[in-house]
Amino acid sequence: MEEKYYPQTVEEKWQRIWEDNKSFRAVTDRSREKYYVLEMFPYPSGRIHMGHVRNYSIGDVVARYKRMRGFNVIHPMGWDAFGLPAENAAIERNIHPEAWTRENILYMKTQLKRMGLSYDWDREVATCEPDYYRWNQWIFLKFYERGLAYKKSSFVNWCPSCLTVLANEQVIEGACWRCDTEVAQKELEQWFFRITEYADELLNDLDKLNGWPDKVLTMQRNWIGKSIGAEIEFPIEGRQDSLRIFTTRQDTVYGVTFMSLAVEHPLALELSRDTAQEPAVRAFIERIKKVSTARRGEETGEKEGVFTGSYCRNPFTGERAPIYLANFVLMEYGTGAVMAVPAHDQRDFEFAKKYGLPICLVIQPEDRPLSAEDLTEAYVDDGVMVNSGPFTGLKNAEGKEKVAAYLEEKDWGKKDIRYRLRDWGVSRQRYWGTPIPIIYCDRCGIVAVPEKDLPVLLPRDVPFTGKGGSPLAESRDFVVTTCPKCGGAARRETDTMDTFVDSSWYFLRYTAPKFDSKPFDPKEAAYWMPVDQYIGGVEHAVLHLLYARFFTKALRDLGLTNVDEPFSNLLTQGMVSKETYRCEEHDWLFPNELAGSEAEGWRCPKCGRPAIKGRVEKMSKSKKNIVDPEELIAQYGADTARLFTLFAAPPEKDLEWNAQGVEGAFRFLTRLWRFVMQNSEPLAKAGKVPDDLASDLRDLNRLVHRTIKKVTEDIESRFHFNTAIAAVMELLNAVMAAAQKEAPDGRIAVVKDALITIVTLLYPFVPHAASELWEGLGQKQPLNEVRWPSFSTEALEQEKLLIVVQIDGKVRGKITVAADATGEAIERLAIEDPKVKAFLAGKRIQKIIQVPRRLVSIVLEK
RNA sequence: GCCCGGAUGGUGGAAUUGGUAGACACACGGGACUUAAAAUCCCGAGGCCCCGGAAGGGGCCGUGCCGGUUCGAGUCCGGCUCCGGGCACCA
Repeated sequence: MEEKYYPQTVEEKWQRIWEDNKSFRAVTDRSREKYYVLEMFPYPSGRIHMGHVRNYSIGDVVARYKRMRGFNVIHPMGWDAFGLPAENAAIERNIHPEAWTRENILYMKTQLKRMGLSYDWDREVATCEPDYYRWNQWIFLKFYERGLAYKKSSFVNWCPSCLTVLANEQVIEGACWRCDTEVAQKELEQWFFRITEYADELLNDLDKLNGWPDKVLTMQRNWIGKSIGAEIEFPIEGRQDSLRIFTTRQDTVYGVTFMSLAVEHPLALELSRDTAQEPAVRAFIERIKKVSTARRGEETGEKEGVFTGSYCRNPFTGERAPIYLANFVLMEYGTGAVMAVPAHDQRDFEFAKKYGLPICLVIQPEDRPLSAEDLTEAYVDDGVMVNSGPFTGLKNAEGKEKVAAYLEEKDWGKKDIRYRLRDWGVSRQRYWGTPIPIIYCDRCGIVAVPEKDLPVLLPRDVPFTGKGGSPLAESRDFVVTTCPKCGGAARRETDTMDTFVDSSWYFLRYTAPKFDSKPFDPKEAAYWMPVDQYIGGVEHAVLHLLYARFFTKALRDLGLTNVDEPFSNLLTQGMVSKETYRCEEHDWLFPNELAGSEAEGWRCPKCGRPAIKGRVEKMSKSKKNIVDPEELIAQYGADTARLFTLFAAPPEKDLEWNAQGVEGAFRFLTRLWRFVMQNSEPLAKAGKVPDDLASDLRDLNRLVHRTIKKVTEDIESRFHFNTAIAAVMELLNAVMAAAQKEAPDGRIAVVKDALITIVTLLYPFVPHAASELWEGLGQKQPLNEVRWPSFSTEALEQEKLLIVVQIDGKVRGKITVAADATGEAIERLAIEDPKVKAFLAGKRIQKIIQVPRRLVSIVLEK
């Protein structure tokens, strides 16, 4: 063992040992209890960043800790390898996406290995491999068979310059992210997954997820957005059909004064045909349709509309209501038509005011009278129904039920539940993704690729221009095929799947990564699933985590797994941030490097002003506040990088980068190292811990056990690694203080004992240094095979207790009592304490409250 | 607008069920070692005030703000302020 702490040497050594011994291979063993710990797999963008370091350090602590607790741990890693950046690299730098991706995977894998993460690399998967994506296709076909995958026409964001569909995330302020052209709405045929079929289960099962943060549960609840209400039919004057609307406020149906339709509503134009309103309606539809749904009325919130010239009849009142088109009504939600109750809906109120439509009050608050004329805004709260025919006088909550029942009885409509959640559009006009296994035949129509023909391989010979729609359409060899049904000429679907499909089931693939007759082996999944601890960024709170839950349920219904929920516990780690440096005057950002070398010396190229400290922001290239983990590891080693990120903040909080903090972490490891080294000879000779110890050594021994308890609880129940590490630091401080005293009384044996504990407790956090020190302390069995230490309640027993004495709630004294002192004895000691006595002089005690082992509280008479 | 978080020293953060607020660390100040520096080690430290020559001792205030419950509140309750995040015309 080296005198000095050279992390690089130590880390290389142990990484090789672990690799050679396949120390972290997970082997199915039904006699043992499994533990599945998983971090969200990375996109192979090129290099790992500090967010990865944090994510994987957290996961590795859990994995190593659980192994020491005797669990059969599976801790896999892989690559979310399909995606747009690879295609952009192809367009910009003329590298094939596949080559670019493979290079990145190789590089990042060596980076991850250098962090000493305890992965079972034998289970590695990359979603861009045919062995993986063929199962995306297989699942797609199963979904298609069951009606869970279907094709429909829908409105999408369309860039008229790039001639491609854009995801919502790729629309920046209404314009294309690549060419800045204004994005239009276009109706396209797209493949969808019917996630809405699972809406109710996805919502209800959130209650089972006790190990998830409330924040994420709430976000998913809101995203699914269940609304309970009714569908009502309003007959249209002069026509056979009627207008179907959805409402959650059927209790206000007597207050309807008009109707509103989305411009996309099938009847929008038709209702104005041959009326004076037709030109106005036509113009309005055209104008509003141009604006993407997301942006309508964004700036002003201004309600706009136009009268269609038609009326419908309220079945409850028999009154006629004019039908309007309105810019705020969405075609995607409900039926694209709403009943307007201006008195009790703010949007309808504003609309009615603008167009001079009547306002009819049908809910009265119970504490004050309202009249329609006095309203300055809609009254949306609960109250009593008025002007509501047979329902007048009911509380509106009760009215909701009664009105719904009544309209079913009269056959005017039905009770209904709607969700905000939409079906998942999975078609992408991109190259670097899974080809959708569908063939179009002029005679047979849409034909699924037969299972035996999978995988549909992604062709390599495709030009990357960045223009035009699906790149796959450019590959003749790919497109031209024969129909599996009739053998006639046919063409392949040229869209690929959303990459979120890949990540929706990868955790199942890890359980049997080489299995070749199904996406995964149900027997293996039955043992390893569900994931016991999932760790990743909160940015996936809705999308990925919702899709993965949906897939798990759908695959369960295909008989492949018996779990309802994939992730029992979820930890969403905070982001890694760092201060930025900027020019005060111009919007100029300065780069600032590792080790806090401040951005001093940088001057603004526009005005020459020196850099000043800006806001603390999430690390990003554009903010120029990146710290490259590779440099960090090269300088301090992986253990320091891990220790710093784990110590600086609890995992769920944001972590602010602090170069001095890194130094501090490194210093702690060096201090421990040096202490063990400098005392190697006496430590080697240390004998057994003698039975009778000096009092300070008994204290040290007690602290050892207290630390084991604290670290165990901090890891186990809260993932509060920062306090766990702090406790170990405290123990080291105490050990070093105890070792300073000279005495041949078995001191060194106690010190050695404590050091062994320290090193064991540190192993999950800093595995390389801990393993080396463990060896240095003469321990033979490899540390990664050692059991987690246990504490004895007996050793925790204190001989003396410090009791705080309060008078009227203020601390006035502290007394030390024997651990077995009686309440009366403690009370007597408290009152006799000189300081306390001084405060009691001339006062009378009203009562005394004792908290066992903690405090005595004396209350004086007033 | 709605829904979630959060606010504690110069800084990151501790205080797990209401019981000594500020653990641990960073930064800082002082000292030791050194020709010197770095490194290392030791000591100090929430604020204000008082007693004492000093070592030391003591008091009051203090966890975003206002109020409440309690012998006792960072922690519980009511009402705000500010910050962060998510959703946002969802009928």
